[in-house]
Amino acid sequence: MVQKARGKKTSGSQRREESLSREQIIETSIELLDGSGEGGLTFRALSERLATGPGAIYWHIANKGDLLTAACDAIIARTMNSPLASVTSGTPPQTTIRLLALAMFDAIDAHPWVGLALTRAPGQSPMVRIVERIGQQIQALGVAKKEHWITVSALLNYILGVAGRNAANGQLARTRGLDRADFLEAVSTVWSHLDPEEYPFARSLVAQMRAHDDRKDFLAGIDLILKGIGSPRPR
Amino acid sequence: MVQKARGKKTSGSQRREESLSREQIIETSIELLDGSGEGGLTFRALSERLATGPGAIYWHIANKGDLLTAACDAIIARTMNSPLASVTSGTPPQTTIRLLALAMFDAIDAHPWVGLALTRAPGQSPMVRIVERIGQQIQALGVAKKEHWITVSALLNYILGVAGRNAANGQLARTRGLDRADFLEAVSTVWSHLDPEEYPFARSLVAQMRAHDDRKDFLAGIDLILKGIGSPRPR
DNA sequence: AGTAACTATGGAACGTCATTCCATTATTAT
DNA sequence: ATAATAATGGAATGACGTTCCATAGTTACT
Repeated sequence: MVQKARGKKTSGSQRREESLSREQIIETSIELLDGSGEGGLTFRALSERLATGPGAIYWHIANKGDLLTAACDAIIARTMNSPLASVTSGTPPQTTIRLLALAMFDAIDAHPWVGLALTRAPGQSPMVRIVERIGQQIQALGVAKKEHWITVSALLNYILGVAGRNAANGQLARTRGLDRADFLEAVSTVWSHLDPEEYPFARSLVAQMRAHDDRKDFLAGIDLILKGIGSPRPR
Repeated sequence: MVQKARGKKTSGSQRREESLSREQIIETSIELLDGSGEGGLTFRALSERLATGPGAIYWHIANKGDLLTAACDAIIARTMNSPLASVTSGTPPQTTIRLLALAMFDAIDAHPWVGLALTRAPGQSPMVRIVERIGQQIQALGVAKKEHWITVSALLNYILGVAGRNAANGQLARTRGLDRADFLEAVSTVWSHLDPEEYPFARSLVAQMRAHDDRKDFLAGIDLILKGIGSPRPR
């Protein structure tokens, strides 16, 4: 993102030296989203950072949804490619699925807005990437063809659920200026004051909620589903 | 003297006969959301339907997020209570969980915006209701206390994932003026034209995607997780 | 009955946002 | 050279959430 200023004749209007590109816009959008959350991506902020006007951006991008999906796709593309480095032909599919899932978790943790973006772009490019990578492993597991769809869907829905929840937590914590521990403590306190008659279970969960590890629990859920997949026969 | 012409009233005021109430506002919000999707809930539309101004609404409600959460909570409260009618003391927990899950699916299907609202209000009232109902059944299943949190989380994340996806599908279909079948057909077509080298699995999934039944597949995922919970030991 | 304090209302105004429009400039093709 | 096209940037538009405030009904107290 080097912007060199070559002294050309400029009077009246200062047109940029190096032209905008879709990639540059997407990269800057990611910076904004990472820096200020889902609310940080505005055409104003984007215009300012890119030293241009909104009109110029619209020449390269259809609308804000398109932009968000593109930013999300950039993250997912990196995420779905990187963990495969350590995978050899001898790696069991379960292990690869765990690797992919953890890579997704870490990506969402680093870029919470991806959770939001994923649910806004059903059936689009980011989703296809995830389906493909996970699906190949489902296939390698020897799952019957007939059950490919529901198996991938189950894993995908679970992952998207976590993604959405993380995005929401991050967003809420940000708006209230809390870090993760403060936020967890706040929710725990509210839950521990629930009516014991009506919400005995929720109350009993507070201790575990205070102590839990998001990443570990995420993997535990994946394992639960994998175990379900591996079990001999349904019903 | 300079006087701002602001809030000046000149004629006899037409004050409403029956006063506003929080419940009335929430009920009207649900109507708007059901009728026009997540974008349909605006303070302007709400003001108009209630024959009042935005200021009056803000007397009863903190902000739009509060309103959305409250509307969501109203739906979830009904949803979590109704299916328990057919449950007796002899009903196996798995059956009850299936009932609850299906009730959630149907609620989300009828009010797609609930999916969005749920992820925006982590740890709040709607979520507590769901956790409590499902958790009690987890307990009845005899799951070890230590694993209560991750077990409930897994089911919850899966359900939220489906909720979010349905919300997104409904939203997208609405903005493009498509019904479910058209939307599915559109996505299928795009997927069937993917690069065979790069996306063999996604392509192979198209037939199942075209024919699938959301509700059935949702339940299949629940069963997968239940099977995982019931399995003797991890790995 | 009179009045002060509080509750509630409705509409105008404010600032921000995504998006559109358009005059203008660089680049390419003829 | 000239016409056509690609690209730019800023001004204008309209919708939104929210705030502000004059006012009207209601209650509590003398």
